[in-house]
Amino acid sequence: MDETNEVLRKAPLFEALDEDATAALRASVSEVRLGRGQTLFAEGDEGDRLYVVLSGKVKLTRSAVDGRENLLAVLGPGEMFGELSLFDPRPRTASAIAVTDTVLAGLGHDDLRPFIASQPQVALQLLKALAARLRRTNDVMSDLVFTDVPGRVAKQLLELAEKFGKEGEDGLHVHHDLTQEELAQLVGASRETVNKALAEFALRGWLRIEAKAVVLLDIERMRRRAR
Amino acid sequence: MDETNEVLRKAPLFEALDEDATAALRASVSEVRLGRGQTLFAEGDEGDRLYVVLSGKVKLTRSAVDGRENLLAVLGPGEMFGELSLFDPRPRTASAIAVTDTVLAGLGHDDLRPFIASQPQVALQLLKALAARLRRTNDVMSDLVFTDVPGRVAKQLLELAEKFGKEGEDGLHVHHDLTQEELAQLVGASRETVNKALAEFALRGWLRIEAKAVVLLDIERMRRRAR
DNA sequence: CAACTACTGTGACCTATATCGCATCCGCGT
DNA sequence: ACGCGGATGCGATATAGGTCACAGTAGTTG
Repeated sequence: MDETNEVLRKAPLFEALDEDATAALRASVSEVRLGRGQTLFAEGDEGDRLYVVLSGKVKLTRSAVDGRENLLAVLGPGEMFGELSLFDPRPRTASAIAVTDTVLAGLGHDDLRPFIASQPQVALQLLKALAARLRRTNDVMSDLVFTDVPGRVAKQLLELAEKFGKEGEDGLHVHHDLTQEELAQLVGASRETVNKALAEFALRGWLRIEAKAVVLLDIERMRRRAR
Repeated sequence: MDETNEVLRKAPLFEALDEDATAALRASVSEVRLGRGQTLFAEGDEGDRLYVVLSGKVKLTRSAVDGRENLLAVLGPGEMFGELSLFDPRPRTASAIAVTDTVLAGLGHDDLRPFIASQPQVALQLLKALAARLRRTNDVMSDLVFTDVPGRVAKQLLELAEKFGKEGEDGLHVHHDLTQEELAQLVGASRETVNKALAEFALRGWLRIEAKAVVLLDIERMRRRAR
């Protein structure tokens, strides 16, 4: 449980706090382990917990009536999700599914509320987090309107690179763990079109395609293509 | 300044508070008057105030490099905007422009911060507001991916109806004050396509088109078309 | 290691929507 | 009242990207 504390302490939600402040809360943390493809919660469920990713990756997805899906985000270690229903107590509007084997810390809303009330910095931290998310979501919206599919793919890869990129000999390795289908759902396009966009980028030498990963070779050009 | 207080008190931000709690804050409120088309602030400006609409309507817009625009929202009386930079202090990411003659209450961030710190309910209220907005924005994103233009137009009209609709003899009058160009930017489509969608709805008898307004005649069918 | 299943790659369509080009129309200012 | 500029209506055309169909490939499980 030591590693749990480690990641939790670094999570934006708590980074401003000292040991004492979080002690009570940490006592009520529950750990959840998921295998690839397992569902943590589904759209429509009652939501009474907030989660922080300790290790692994989780996708947040929404599905249309006809079964088509749409990824809102892919979250890695340190990132938080499931907090909306804490302030706006309605059923979950997205499902959370593990993209890789994943370990999560779950915090009950009932434990959190008094904690937030007693720690004004936490409320501010949360406001900051939500504000940043809102900005980002607005960006994504503008992209859906203004940017073509290859552009959105390029932009998305650069974003994934910021989160998951590891500098290597031959370029920036982005092991995103997503199938092309999932990547397509993330940029709001069809699997085929995304595949063709990737192939085009590879052909131009801007990246190399690997299993559930890409290696970015010419970030500058990718950036130019993205805007 | 009486009407100012009236609307402010009812704004979600303050509704939970009594006179005393807000007295200090109201002293630092400044009133802003704008004519149709006037810009309150522009993308890239430093943002240090939050606004509440007292009367009139304001649009929040973002523009792409090539000049194309995208409306994030149209805000009416009681609604708040410009709060993101309060928690995430970066330049404004959207412009605010009056859609009609408008009166706003402006609250400086420096006045707000201590107020929020001293009134935990306000922080909660803000969290709630941001959470709700995030949900809504996610909905819009899904619509951009899943729903065709006529569907988005129908949905948008129904949303505008909730906000601005007035029940009349012959149907639900929605005086949105937007040109078709603006409506198109709001749903992320071209002016022409939106025009044709409206014409189609009118032809079917689902609505009547008026100057900067529509009258909804068959809300049930509009609703079905929207999903 | 065989045989499934899931993922990837690519071409041939087809359709929704953007773009272009006008022809009104309507409200406003002089 | 007249004329002008922005707003609307609508058809013709172009195109990005969705859908379909299939083939190749790789990863997993018995």
